[in-house]
Amino acid sequence: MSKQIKPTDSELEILNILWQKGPVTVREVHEEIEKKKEAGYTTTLKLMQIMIEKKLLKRDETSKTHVYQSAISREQIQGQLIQRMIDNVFNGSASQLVMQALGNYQADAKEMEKIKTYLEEIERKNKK
Amino acid sequence: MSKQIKPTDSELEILNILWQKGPVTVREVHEEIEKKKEAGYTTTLKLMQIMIEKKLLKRDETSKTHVYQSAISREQIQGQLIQRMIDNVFNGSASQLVMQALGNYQADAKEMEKIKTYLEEIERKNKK
DNA sequence: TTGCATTTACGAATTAATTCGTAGATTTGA
DNA sequence: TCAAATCTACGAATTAATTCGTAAATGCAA
Repeated sequence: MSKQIKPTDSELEILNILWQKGPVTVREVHEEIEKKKEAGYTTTLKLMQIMIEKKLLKRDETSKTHVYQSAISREQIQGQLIQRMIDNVFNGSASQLVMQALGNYQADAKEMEKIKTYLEEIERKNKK
Repeated sequence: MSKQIKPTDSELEILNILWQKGPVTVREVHEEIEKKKEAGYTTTLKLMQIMIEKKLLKRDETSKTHVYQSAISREQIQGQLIQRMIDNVFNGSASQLVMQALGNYQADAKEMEKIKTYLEEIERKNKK
């Protein structure tokens, strides 16, 4: 495996904003965070600075007001977290994770439809 | 929501052992952990004592050598962690999580088979 | 019995995450 | 221009997780 990335919940919150908005300033990230909870501006700043050190983020320092973006893709983190979860609480069984997820969400017909379509797609590919 | 449980990785390691072995002593848990990594006995003990405080574990103190077991089910933790993950990195979409998981594991034919069977089961139930 | 081994409880050191205040640089606008 | 506002950097306090040493109690075996 390449590098093991393990963002904290606070870091994930920031990554989500950056994935959604693209390159933005600390100010913009901070205002987004404040919609959900109390937070000091320098707290957000510090978090993002540490994330730079950890290589979770990149930034453009051309202007005084730096512009930040994620250094990793959402899919990369999703894959890693799913893998860790399968190892940690699903005894290494991916199907158990999928079944647990399906069990929790089969109420949602639209979600189920998407999954079924996707499964059929895989089916078709495998037959070729 | 009832209580928000968030075991650390160390705690999850212990929970896994207890889920697998049932009620056991610190010694037994510790020996299991040592198969995977260096660890001091009192470190394991302390972790388990703290998990008692957090209500993650229960213990029988009848004999001097206490016997521990998990206070929560594997399924309960699985459900909570999946939920948190969907909220944190899947934009609230369960189907995205399932698809990502399927994408990573469709190589494994046996796992895929289990999932397909399970999906068909849900199908059948939903039609009734 | 008596001493060795095991177990628990406890406290302290270490490390990492989180939070925020302050200082200094820079920009802005009245 | 120059004062207020904004931004970065930095350090320090706080909190939680992790690790382990030591002491006291208990059990066991010769």
